[in-house]
Amino acid sequence: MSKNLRLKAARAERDMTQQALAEAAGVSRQTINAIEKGEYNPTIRLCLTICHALGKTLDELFWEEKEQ
Amino acid sequence: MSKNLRLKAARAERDMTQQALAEAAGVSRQTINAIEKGEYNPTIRLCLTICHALGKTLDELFWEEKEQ
DNA sequence: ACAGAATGTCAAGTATATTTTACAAAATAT
DNA sequence: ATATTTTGTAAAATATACTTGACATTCTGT
Repeated sequence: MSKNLRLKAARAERDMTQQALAEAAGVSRQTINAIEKGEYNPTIRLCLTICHALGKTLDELFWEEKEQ
Repeated sequence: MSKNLRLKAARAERDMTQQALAEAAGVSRQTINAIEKGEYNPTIRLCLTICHALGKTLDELFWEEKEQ
């Protein structure tokens, strides 16, 4: 998995820290950090919560074309 | 969580059984069944694989408006 | 009515997402 | 320069996604 720079950018756009987004989403800061770093694979429900918190859609933040 | 009828419909549109989609996505049939029944909360990576297999986007199959 | 395929469901196990605590590095402001 | 905030990272524990196997039910065709 590669870094999620779209998430980082959307967060910046709203001037939210990882901490603030974590609180808005009800998860730990490390979870947000790990998602941005591409270190794992959140559940769709968490993705949806993050999208709602940032005013973005799944496709905007999490879509990836089939690789290869 | 509520049933994912969009997933069921997209699968029907492609004339794929749960078994066939499970194989295409590399998971068990029960996992596909549980997702359609709304019994759980797949990872984003699995959602992406399912989308690719069915030729749909995340927003088409998994988007939900904020409830409440 | 019957056979076979597809779907629904359950229980026990395994893999992995997420938490907590803690500290180090980097960025930002004073 | 130095204090403060923000971000990166790690290890151990916990919650939960997902598997396997098995059986019951519903659907589809003949």
